[in-house]
Amino acid sequence: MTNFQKKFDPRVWEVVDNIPPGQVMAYGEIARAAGYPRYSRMVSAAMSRSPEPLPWFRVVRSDRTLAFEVGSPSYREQSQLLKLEGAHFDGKKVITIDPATSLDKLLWGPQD
DNA sequence: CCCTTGACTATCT
DNA sequence: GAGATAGCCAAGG
Repeated sequence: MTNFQKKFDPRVWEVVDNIPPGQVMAYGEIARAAGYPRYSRMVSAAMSRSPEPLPWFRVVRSDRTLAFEVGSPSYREQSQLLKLEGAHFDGKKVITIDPATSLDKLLWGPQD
């Protein structure tokens, strides 16, 4: 396909759906993963017009800051949802849980 | 067509 | 690190 479909390629939804809880992906990363390099802005459009409920809050900017205005309702909602999944913030940047250094691993070590 | 608008990015000051 | 700048690309006026 040459364009982004008349609407949006379902592969975009797929990628977003597969972001693990507590983890985040940038618009550009999602675009690449879906096979559309440079379509980061289309991904953002896809978020705001998503036909179905998606973990949109796991989508952030490439610099790991949220795409909304700090303090806006959407910003607060997104940050709260992420925190509920164990993520935290370093200033404006979201810090995701690193499975390799999670508390469980520190306490019990790898349980392979 | 031309211009503007985005939940964007990479790069340079 | 914060701003400015220039690419990016579909949509709509």
